[in-house]
Amino acid sequence: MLSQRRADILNLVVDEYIDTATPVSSRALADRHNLALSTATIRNELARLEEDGYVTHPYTSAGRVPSNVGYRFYVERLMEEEPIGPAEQRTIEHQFHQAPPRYGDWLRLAASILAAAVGNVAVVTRPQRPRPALRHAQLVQLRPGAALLVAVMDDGSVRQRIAAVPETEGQTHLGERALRLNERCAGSGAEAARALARDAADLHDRRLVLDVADLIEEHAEDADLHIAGVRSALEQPEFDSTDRILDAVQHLEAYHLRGTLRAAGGGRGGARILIGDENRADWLQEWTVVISGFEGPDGATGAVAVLGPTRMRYGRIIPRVRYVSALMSGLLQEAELQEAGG
Amino acid sequence: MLSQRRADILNLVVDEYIDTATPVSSRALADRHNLALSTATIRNELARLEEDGYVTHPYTSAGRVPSNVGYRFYVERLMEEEPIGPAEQRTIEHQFHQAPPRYGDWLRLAASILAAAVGNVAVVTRPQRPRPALRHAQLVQLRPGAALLVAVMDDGSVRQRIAAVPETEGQTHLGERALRLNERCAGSGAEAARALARDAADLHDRRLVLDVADLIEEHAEDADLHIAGVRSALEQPEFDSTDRILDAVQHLEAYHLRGTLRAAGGGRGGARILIGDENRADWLQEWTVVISGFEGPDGATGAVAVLGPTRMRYGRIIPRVRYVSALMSGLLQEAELQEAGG
DNA sequence: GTTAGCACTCTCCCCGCGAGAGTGCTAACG
DNA sequence: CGTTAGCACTCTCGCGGGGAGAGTGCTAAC
Repeated sequence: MLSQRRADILNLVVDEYIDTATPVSSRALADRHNLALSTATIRNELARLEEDGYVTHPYTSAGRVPSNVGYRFYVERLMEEEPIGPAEQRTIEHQFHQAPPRYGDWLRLAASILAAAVGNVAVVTRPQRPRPALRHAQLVQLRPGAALLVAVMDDGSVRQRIAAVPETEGQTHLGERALRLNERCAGSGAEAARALARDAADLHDRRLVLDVADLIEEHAEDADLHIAGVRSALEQPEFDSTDRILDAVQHLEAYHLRGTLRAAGGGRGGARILIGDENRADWLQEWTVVISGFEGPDGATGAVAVLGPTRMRYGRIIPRVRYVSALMSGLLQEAELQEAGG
Repeated sequence: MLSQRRADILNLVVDEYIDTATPVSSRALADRHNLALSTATIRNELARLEEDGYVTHPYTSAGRVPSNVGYRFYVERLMEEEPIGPAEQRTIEHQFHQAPPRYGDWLRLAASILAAAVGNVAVVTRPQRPRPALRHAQLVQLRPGAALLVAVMDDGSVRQRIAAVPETEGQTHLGERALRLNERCAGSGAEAARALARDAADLHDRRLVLDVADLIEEHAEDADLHIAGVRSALEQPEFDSTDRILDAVQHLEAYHLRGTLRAAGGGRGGARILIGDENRADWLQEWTVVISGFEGPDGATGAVAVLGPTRMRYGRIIPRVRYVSALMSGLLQEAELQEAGG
C-alpha cells in the first residue's frame, strides 16, 4: 500500500490537476502546499507513484497527471467531500420550489439545477416502474386503417404507437374499441395482456391487445431523459479540438444516453462512480459518470447522473449528485422535503 | 433590376460558394463555367453586384461571397431545384416504411431521414391541434398531498403536471377523483373546463378541473420536438471555432428550438425560408431556416424544418423539406402514401 | 533519506517571410 | 462604349526557426 507521504502527495497532485488542468510539477506542489520537502524529494516520490501506476507523464519533461487508477484511489481514500453549505442548500431547494407545475419541466429543472451546481452535464431520468401495468389506453384516429394507440401506465409513464385498425372504422368505433381494450387490459402487465389476447373474439381487438402488451414491455421514451449543462461541460479544456466536441455532442443525445445510463446502473441511495475505462461505452473512456438512483412512489426508480471528463471535481460533484437524488426521492415519495436533505 | 448577365454571374457565384465555402474569384467563374467572358469583365460585373449589395468582400483582395440579399434573390429567381430522383424517393420511402411502431421513434426517424438527405439539422414536431380537448385524465399518487395528473388530449398529445390532492387520500380515492374529472371534463376545451370548475362541489375537484384547463392550454412538451443531424451540420466549415460550435449546441436544444420554430411559423404545404437576418432570434443571424407545415388528422399541424448556415444547398434542401413534409401529411392523414409524393 | 545543482529535453509561442491568390486600375483594342 | 490584357498592389496562409521557459532525472554532497 501507499505510504502516508506518498498518498498525501497523490492527493495534492489530483487536487491540483483537477484545479488547473495542467500537468502538476514538483515545484507547484512544494510552493502551493507547505510540504516540508524539497522539490527533489517530491520528484522521487512522484517517480514511485508513476511506477505504481497512479500518475503518468504526458511527455518526458512535463509534470504529472493522475491515471484512472490514481483517480480511483483518490475517490476511495483521499478525497475530501466538499459539504453543501446551508446557503447552497437553500439555493437548490429554493430553485426546486420555484418548480413549474409541468412534470417534464420539473424534471428538466432538476437536471439544470444539478448541472449548474457541478458545471458538467447532468442527466435526470423519469422514475418508472420496471414492469408497469396498463392504466388506460386511448385510440386516436390517424388515417383510415391506422390509429395512434396511447397507453398510460400506472406509474404515470406514457407510450404511444401507431396501430392497425379496420379501414372502415371512424373515431366513434375506435372509441368503442378503446373501451373494450380498457375493460380487458386495465391493470394488466405485459404477460397478463398477452394471455388475454387469446380471448378476444375480434382479430383487430386481439392485435390491439398485443400492441398494448408490447407497449408495456417497451423501454422508456427519449422524453423521459432530461439533459442539461452540455455547454458548460464542453467549455472545459479537455474539449480543445472540434472533433472532441462533436463526438461528445453526438453521444450526449437523449437517444444515446438512455442506453449508457442503463448500462451504468445506479446504486440506490449512494452514488456509483465510473472512471474512464471503467465505463463500457467507447466514447466514455475519458469520461467519468457519477450516478445515483432515486425512488419515486410505488417502486418506481429514476436516476440522477453527472457526466464529465475524468478530471472532475469529485469532492464537489459526488455529494451534490447524492443530494439532488435524495431531494428527488423526497419530493416524489416522502411526506416532507426536509426529510430528504443530506 | 439585374441584367441577365449579372444575374447569371450571381447565380454562379452562389452556386460556387455553396459548393466550396471559399470566396469565389473571377478566375474560378471563368474557368469552371464557360462564360464567354474574360476575368476582367467578370470582375467589373462583380463590382457592380457588390455595389448593389448582392455580394460582399471578406477583405480587400479575396473573392466574393453572397450576402443575405444575394441568397434571397438566388432562392427566389435563380436557383434550380435539384429534383428527388426515383431512387432517392424509394430510399426515403423505404426508410419510412421501416418505421418502428413507436410513435416517438417514428417522428425521430423522420427527422433522421431528412437530416441525412440534406446534411444539416432537421427538426420534426409532433402534430397537434391548436386547441385540443381533453380525452382522458389520470391521477397517479406521488406522495401524500401530491399526485401526477396525466392528461391525454384528443389529438393524442399528453401533458403531465404535479397536482395538489387531499393529504389523506390514497390511490383508490384518487381513482374516484379521476373518474369524476373525466365525467366532468372529457371532451372539453380549456374555456369549457374553466367554466365547469364552478360546478364542482369539492374544493379539490375544482382545483383539479382548473389544472386540467391549464394543461389543455399549455404548449407542447419538449418531447414533441425531434432533432437530428446536429453533428453533420456542425462539421461544416462555418463552425471552425469552438465558440461557434458551443453557441450552436446550446441553441439547438429541444427546449430552445420550440420557441424558435413557433416564431418561424410554417406555411402549410410549401416551404418558408428565413435567411440570416430574416430570422428574429439573435443566434440565427447566420443561419437559414427552411420550414414547412404538415397536417395530421383532424386539424392537427406539425412542422418539418431544416436549419443550417446561410450557405446551404437551397436547391437540394427546399424540395426535400417539402417532400418529407408531404410524406408526413400523407402518412398521418391521407389514405395512401403514393398520393403524398412531390 | 534528503537536498542542491546541473545538464538535458520537450513544448509553446512568437515572428518573419515567401508563396500564392485575387483584386482594382489603366490603357489599349474592336 | 464595352471588353480585355497587363500590372502593381494587397492580404492571407502556411512554414520553419529560434528562443524562452518549465520540468525532469541524475549525481553527488549533506
